[in-house]
Amino acid sequence: MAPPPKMKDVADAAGVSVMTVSRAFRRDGTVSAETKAKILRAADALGYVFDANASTLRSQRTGFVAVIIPTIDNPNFADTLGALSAGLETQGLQMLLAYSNYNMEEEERLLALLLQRKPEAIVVTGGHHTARARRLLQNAGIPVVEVWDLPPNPIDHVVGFSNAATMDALVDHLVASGRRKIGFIGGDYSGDTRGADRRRGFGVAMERHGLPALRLPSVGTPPITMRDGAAGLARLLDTFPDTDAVIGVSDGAAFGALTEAQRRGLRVPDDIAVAGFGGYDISEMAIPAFTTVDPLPRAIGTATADLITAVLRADAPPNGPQRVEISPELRLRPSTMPS
Amino acid sequence: MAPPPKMKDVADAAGVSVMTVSRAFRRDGTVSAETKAKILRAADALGYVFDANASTLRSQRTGFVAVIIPTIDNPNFADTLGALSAGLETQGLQMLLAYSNYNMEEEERLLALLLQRKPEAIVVTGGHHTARARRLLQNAGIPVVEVWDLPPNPIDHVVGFSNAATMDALVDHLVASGRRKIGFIGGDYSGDTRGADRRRGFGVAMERHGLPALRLPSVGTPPITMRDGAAGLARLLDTFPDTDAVIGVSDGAAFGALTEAQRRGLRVPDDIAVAGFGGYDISEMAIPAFTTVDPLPRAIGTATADLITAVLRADAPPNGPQRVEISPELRLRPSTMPS
DNA sequence: CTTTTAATTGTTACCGATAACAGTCTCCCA
DNA sequence: TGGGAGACTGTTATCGGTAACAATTAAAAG
Repeated sequence: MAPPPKMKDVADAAGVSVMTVSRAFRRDGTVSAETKAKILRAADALGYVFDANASTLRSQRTGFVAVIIPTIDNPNFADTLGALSAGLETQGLQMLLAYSNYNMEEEERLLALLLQRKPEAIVVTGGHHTARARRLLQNAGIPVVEVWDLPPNPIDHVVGFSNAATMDALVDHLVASGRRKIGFIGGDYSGDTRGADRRRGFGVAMERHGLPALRLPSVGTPPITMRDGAAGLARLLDTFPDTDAVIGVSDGAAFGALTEAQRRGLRVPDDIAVAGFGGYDISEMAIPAFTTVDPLPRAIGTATADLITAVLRADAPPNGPQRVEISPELRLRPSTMPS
Repeated sequence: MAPPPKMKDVADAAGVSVMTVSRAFRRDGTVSAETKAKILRAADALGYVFDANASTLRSQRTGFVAVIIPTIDNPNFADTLGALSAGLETQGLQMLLAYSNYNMEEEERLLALLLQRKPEAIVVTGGHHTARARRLLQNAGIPVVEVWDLPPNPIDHVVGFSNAATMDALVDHLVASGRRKIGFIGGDYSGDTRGADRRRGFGVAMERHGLPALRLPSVGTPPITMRDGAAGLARLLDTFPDTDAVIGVSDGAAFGALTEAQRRGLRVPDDIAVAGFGGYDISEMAIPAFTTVDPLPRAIGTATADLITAVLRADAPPNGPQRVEISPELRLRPSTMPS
């Protein structure tokens, strides 16, 4: 097979210099329309494919944005990613994605690998990182965006919300509805700091109402499945049969708990109220539809893309680290409404 | 700020040549342990970050694998991606991901963009592509894997299953259970050829049993949501109140239909049987748990990663296009069982 | 008609690594 | 003790584009 054509071949075929071909491909307008058409025709005829890697080396612009998320197996992260990817795409930026599996050592390893690709910005989930990961991020010399959290000491930019605070409105609502014996079903938190923050926020909110936060079954390692949610409620009811409300760390867990309650013949919301977190489709479609906190994951993705776009602008970048706060929305549904 | 250190700086600091540093970073063993340690120490002290793009240009090995999927907003694709990414990662390959949104023109555009990064292999979803996309794939000179389908004229390698055939066992089961008036809830198929194949397979299977396949409400553009599934069943029952079974194009649609049936006071499975496709967690957790076809999306991802790994092996690549067939599993649940 | 300016194209050096090949040094054996 | 193999390190050219600047030509201004 003949080696694939390079820019030189296109230049020869079109009777111009390589530099002119280079310019024609960058549509910076400094090439006459006629010449450009001729070049593009020649390139097409040869089956030429522009080599972005070579371009990258000399121009020192890779067009990459590195993104590390815990898992794709979570509708919220998937939504954020979808919106982020779409937003970056319009700017000609390509996402480099990696999954940390809720493991901070893994995050550190992936970070080192991704930085070798010389991304122009990097997005990480949450504000907790290993010491070396923090150092790598700080020394990378590129914009860093921590998403899905509001870290007290952000590395650089932030787009997120307080996971702990989302529990405030939810607990207030349950208490106002007359619930007192409220449980929280979450997982083993070695890594899912956002889930841990929500549980902590739950405890704080309960304390504020003078209520004990003892009903905290732990149900395995994240990601927490629907089945984990069901098992969690089973465990909780075995220990505290008088539980009158339960919050799931995610809507998956909440749905599992909802069905477990129903399997046990409990009426929701009459015997037990159920609420979740995430705003998944299922929270609306379940019978009964259940109360949830929607963190607006698409808004996080869009805002992150916009922020990166703004920061990378050569002309007027915003000065200093930006902090974009997203306000999660409480969606009240029959599963927690007084009947 | 000082420019970031390059290999030359590390070489100077360690008192060796750049070539030796290059070798030390590739751990090909031809550098003495002592020298290597000295180099790695120097690199660490300088905060050196290996430049994979420069490496790429000279070695002509990018370590990229391009992947195009319709959407991430689908647990099945998410699972395939997770397994694929994990499998590639162990081989030092980095996934370049893009979403086509069920649009073939968009797929073509993304393909052209991704090829500029010179991936070493490319994974696309399904066997339907625009003419130019096919041409691009054929001329790319790299392994191509079409997944999630068994195209009649594959471009190169294939890892998938027959979407149409998945409906056979499902329809057989429903008919054997005494159902005759069976509906299929799907979407507008301009792009979701897998969903269209399943609907077609449904029609063929019905015909085989001498049954008409008229009950086919169409419910908007993919991805089909739970709400679409509910609306689909509503439409179906308004037109054909005697429908005694319904299949959702996905488990999301099926769950929506299941809840709509319950909202209307229909008993499942007594009044109407419900089945889906996808093997989502919810099919198992819903009340009643519903019958589904699990296409084993993780197996598709793993098999694809293994295939790419094998094909890229310099020593013993398999000869000719490979075809890996995954066998979806029918999971029978109470939603379709005779009561 | 000459000078200025803008538009367009070309020349040269270089981005930061690695392939290919050429040493140098050690060790071992006849 | 000579020479060959093996282990390790160095030199040179190069991957395929683009930045920076130079050159050419055409159009506009005086």
